[in-house]
Amino acid sequence: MNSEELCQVYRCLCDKTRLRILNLLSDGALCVCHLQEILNETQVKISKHLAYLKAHDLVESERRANWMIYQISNKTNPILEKNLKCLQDLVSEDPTFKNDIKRLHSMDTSAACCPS
Amino acid sequence: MNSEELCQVYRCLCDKTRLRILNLLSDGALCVCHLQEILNETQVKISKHLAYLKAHDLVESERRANWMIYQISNKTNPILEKNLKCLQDLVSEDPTFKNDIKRLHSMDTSAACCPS
DNA sequence: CAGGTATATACTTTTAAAGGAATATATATT
DNA sequence: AATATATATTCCTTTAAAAGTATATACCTG
Repeated sequence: MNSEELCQVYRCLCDKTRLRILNLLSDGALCVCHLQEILNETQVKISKHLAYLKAHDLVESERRANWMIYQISNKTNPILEKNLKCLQDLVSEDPTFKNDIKRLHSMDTSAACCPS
Repeated sequence: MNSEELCQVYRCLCDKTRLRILNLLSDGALCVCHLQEILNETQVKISKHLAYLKAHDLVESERRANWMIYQISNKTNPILEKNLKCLQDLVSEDPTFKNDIKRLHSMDTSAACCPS
């Protein structure tokens, strides 16, 4: 990793919606519609932020029938990993992150799009 | 620290010039003219990035005669601290960071603006 | 293949911030 | 007071990216 790539990771991290997405994906893979529901944001907005994260290798996606399942990238990235850990530490402090996780855990995971 | 503040830290970190400045300041306090010399950038550019970092509490400044001495903020900020540590780990890998530190260490520190 | 659902892309407007040129401010020196 | 040095600020132009609207694509079901 060089300084340019490092900057790019921070550019990915400096948007609240993307941080919320990464926080949720840290808990496990999710489809777009579930992210959309938990964050209560439009489909376009979620989709575009996911595209941005994917374009810079922070997440990867996989199609399952109609749904696209997103997860944190498997490429090792120490900077990302450390900052995701920081995020986790903040969950108990920050109302938005905390509430997102709460909604995630109370969500019905029996839908076809849910990772088994 | 909440999610908004977290985003703001990342916004501070997502510019290469600011990362270079933070990398150098991690080694100790520096005046503007020395940063300018090491980074080989214009005075305005350095000055504006320092103002940005200061506005968001990542650095603090102190006047010494004609010079302004900047240093990493004393306010505890776990996110910043962890990422500055990441930066240090990258110094050996990244040519820009490495060279900046090299130039810093080879610099004449007998000038009036240099912290004693 | 027609229709529905989930997701992505294209186009547009708006906003934050980067960088340069010129100027202002603060301090020191004479 | 006049001048020099170091730094900050203002004004301007340009660029990246955020967000919305509309449309396209991919897959499934009948």
